Amino acid sequence: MRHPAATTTAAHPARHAAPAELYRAADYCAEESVGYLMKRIVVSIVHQADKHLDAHGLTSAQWGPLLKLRNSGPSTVVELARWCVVDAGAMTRLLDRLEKKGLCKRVRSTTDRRVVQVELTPDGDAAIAEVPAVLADVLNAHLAGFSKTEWLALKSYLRRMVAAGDALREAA
Amino acid sequence: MRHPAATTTAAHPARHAAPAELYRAADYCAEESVGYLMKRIVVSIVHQADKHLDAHGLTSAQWGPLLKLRNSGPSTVVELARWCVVDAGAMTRLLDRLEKKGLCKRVRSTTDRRVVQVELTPDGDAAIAEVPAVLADVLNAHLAGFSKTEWLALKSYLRRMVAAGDALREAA
DNA sequence: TGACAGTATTTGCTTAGGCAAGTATATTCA
DNA sequence: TGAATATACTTGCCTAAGCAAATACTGTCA
Repeated sequence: MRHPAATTTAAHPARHAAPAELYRAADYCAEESVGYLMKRIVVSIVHQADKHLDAHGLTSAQWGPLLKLRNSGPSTVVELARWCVVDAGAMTRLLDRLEKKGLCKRVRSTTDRRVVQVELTPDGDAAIAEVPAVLADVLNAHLAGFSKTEWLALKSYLRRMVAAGDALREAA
Repeated sequence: MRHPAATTTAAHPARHAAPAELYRAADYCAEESVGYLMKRIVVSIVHQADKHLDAHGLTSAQWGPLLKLRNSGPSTVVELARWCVVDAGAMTRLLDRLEKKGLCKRVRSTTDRRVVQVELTPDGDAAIAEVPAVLADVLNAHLAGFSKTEWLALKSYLRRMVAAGDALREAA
């Protein structure tokens, strides 16, 4: 990782772009780090969304899987974990809490008895109903002053970084 | 929050830009959300950094305050918490763990006996030494293919979003 | 001075995440 | 078939975060 460019040789042509040379150890400054800036933004977004949603009894971790279930229908534990970018063990316990609240239920698959299909209950559907509106508002507030063009450019940059991160994990 | 534009009236002129209208509840899709994309990126960066740093016995949460101490010198618990974007209580316990490992130490201030100055120990300084290089590499890897111009544009967007988030919190 | 508000830190309680090990089931292939 | 392998999920153990209450100290103002 310290010298990843060295892995791009004639024998092993890069399937992906070479790492950038934008940051250097010597003058590293966290305030200039896109990671640090993004962390601040994500925390701010989650915090604002939480503030408007805890009246509904949902925590920041909990509306993730519910939203996925609402948008894509029943899903497995692994799918939910991957989508929420968390560990499968964490998702199991998160679902325990949601099931205890009666917001979702687990149904053991009959075709593959290893898998558990998770689905929304009517209460879960009601609990998640307001979330998209709150998230839209919170995101719009954080994008105050952004033109549509800037927003599209930003999303494009972010998608490239997501892809670069995925490529790193695949390479391992 | 649902209708924040309504707060910008002649009587209360906006001190900050009005929220954007880029997301709407009806067609909200997480994959298009800059928040969701950023979360994926942050998790990926932290995960990669962790992978290269756990040989040094540091967890992702732990190099945060150490880095701040290294770059800015001794600091208080509140300053470290704010900089790391975490709760003060969480920072107290994080410092407990770091102190137990001998990487930092607390010194009660003599001028204001409420505050605790946290400083790096020689072991802490050694532990943090490699971190900037690893972070620079991980960030560069996630920015594969980015030109310097694109990088600057991205940072500019992110800083505007950080400012918008700060403005939201101040307004509360 | 003395009440009072404000700040710094800590602690208790809860939710939550990562990792590794364990269990149950499915698939592959000799 | 049957052993090896892979996958889905769960559980145990630890670190970690948020929030609210408690404690200790500082500064202000009547």
